[in-house]
Amino acid sequence: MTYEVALNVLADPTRREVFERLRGGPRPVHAIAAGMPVSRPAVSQHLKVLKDAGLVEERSEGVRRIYALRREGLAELRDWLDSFWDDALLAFKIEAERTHRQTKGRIDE
Amino acid sequence: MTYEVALNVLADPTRREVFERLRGGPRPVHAIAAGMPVSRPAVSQHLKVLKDAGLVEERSEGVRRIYALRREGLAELRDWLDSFWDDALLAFKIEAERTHRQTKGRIDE
DNA sequence: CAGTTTGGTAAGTATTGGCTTACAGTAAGT
DNA sequence: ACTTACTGTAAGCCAATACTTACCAAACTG
Repeated sequence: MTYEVALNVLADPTRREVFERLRGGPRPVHAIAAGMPVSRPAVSQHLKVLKDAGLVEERSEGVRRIYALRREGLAELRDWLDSFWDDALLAFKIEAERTHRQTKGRIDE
Repeated sequence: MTYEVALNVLADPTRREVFERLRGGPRPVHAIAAGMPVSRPAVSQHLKVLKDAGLVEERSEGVRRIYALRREGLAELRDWLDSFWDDALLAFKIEAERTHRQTKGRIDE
């Protein structure tokens, strides 16, 4: 259900960069934004989107907002990808059975 | 490198739908487009994008273009996702070592 | 308390990209 | 040969969205 959200959210390059910068551990916004080609508010907006998608979590520490990776947010996307490999076998089985019975079963149209 | 492309390509809902419709096996364009909320040319355009991304392959059969899933196209994206779980362990190790040495090592700023 | 750091939000802009209609081309059927 | 089925491409339109600047609020610092 939400793998669609994760896909959409991670499709953006700079948002993905924000996400990747959290690999090394939790960081405050200004640290994430440092050295990025976009403004700090832009990073803030991306973090909001990432958070809403469950890909990131936030805690306050004084005036700082510390953002951290939420790997569970990637789980559904991962499962979705895996499902393609699963039904590769399934499709093969069905196809095999179909071919065995007759040569008429048109998949077309 | 191309996981970025896959991410971007699969982010679109209708394009993802096109992709999913190929799960059941190879199909001609008109079969894929049948019952979709968008026009047939739209589907054609999506198929082109999917093909360029290596997520789909095409063969001609008379006047028909038969499109089929290319699961290998998902491999890099899968690996990228996996890498997050890998370095979860790595980060934990580093964090553990850091904490052991001192309590000063600020990750901030 | 004044000034600085940190960061979220608003408003407005501009680019990206997905959609449609129209057209062209190729193969199959009659 | 004429028609029909199938599909890709072009041109143009429109909506989504990523970015900017400006602003405001809250918490440290001196």
